[in-house]
Amino acid sequence: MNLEEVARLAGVSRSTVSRVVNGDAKVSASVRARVQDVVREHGYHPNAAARSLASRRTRILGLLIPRASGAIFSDPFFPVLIQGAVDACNHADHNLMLLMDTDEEAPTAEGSRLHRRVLRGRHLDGVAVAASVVDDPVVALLRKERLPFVLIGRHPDPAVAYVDADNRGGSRAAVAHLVAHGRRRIATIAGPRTIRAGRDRLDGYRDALAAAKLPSNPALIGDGDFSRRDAHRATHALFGQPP
Amino acid sequence: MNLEEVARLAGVSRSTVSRVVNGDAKVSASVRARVQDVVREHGYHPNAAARSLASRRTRILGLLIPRASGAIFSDPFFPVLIQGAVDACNHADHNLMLLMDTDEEAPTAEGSRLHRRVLRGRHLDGVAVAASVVDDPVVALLRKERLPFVLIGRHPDPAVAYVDADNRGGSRAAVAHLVAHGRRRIATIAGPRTIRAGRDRLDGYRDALAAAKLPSNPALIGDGDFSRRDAHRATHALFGQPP
DNA sequence: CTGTTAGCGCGTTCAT
DNA sequence: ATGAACGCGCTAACAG
Repeated sequence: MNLEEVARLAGVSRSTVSRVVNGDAKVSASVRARVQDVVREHGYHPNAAARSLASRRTRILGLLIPRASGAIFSDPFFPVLIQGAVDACNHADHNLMLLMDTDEEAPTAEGSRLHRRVLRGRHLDGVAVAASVVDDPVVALLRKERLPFVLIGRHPDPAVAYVDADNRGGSRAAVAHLVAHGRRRIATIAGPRTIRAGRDRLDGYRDALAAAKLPSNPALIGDGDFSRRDAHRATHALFGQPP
Repeated sequence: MNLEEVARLAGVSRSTVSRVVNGDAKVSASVRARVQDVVREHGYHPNAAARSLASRRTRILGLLIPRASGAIFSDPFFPVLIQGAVDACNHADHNLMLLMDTDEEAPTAEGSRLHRRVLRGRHLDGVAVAASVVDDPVVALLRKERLPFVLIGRHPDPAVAYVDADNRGGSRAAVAHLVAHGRRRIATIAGPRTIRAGRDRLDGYRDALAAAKLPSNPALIGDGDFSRRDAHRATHALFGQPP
């Protein structure tokens, strides 16, 4: 069942059916109704590939998760991220393609599968990149392919679009809240300094302490890697501190 | 840059280029080399949509995760599942589309987005279904669409393909191992009986006890829901038992 | 082994 | 408002 058949059954041209299917306004009510009946009755649905070929859009968005962040298994952030991406795609009537490099190959190399098949094949309308590493080379690649993209997590280059939580501000607000409640000995468990979010939150913590004229005690800064395990360990260590 | 251009530059026909690109053996070595040079030099890569339209294959596989299993966030199984699916797709030079229903709509209804756009649009070559619920109605849907699919987790109907761990056998082997080491008082923390895996593993436990002629003591069977929390609680409860 | 010829199913001018 | 005609880029018979 394709456009052609629907057109025949409805006694109109393919163009008209296409217009109805795509919600084009320039179709008389009667014709529209007739076409819609046929569509419904025969369960017609446009073929995605043909549509993509003609329209030059795939209605597929990519979510690129660097394998490097092997944290996919431990960090509870990823399931949430994935779920959110899928939801957003659903709402926009798009589909989500999950892109992760497989260990063996350099993910950003010119010849990588990702690069070859997905990016060059124009398989995607755009891609969101869960950039773990600052200055990920994938950025250059995406630019060269002229594929619209957005980074998840701040990026130094002001020209690249990104979305991120306000890590520093949030951290600062949390600590300020404790200060406002009279606390004066406030600890934090900081993430790796190699990761932006880790640095930013620690900065926010320090911001708030400084604003409250509280001393910054290194002994009150625990270390973690965003995992439960580390958080657990660091918490115990902190509580083991002398008061 | 498309087949046509490559053909022109290499002084051959489109078909020949297509053959080279698709690894068809019936091309002379010299011509093949010439074509490959042009391809590499100009960074040609076949357009996915056009290819799909002509070949009637998308090289996209779906991974359907029912939202119902809200466990996506807590159950560490899902990240592993997703990762595994992506890896398998990568190896087979396919891509993975992630399918999850969004809360608001009945996932299996005829008019659901999933059904309309993805299944009927022939967007996928096949789909793997992380079936949580026994007798998921999505099975009927997939059958009707004649879309190849495989369930992740056992299914009652022998006609549907599924992959699963050998829960019963694995459990039996684990317990038998303890028995072989002289243990005679063996406990288990069983999953929900409503879930196949839970029942199967408990059955395996009982199998092994029976085979060893050991009594089955209900007090040694803890309850859990596959979560860390429950496992922790149940373990404490078991250790609290009188010896 | 290579080229020619048809489509694949749809979007999109351009006339009417 | 509707239809005719063309093109999207590629695969797949079919000849030769």
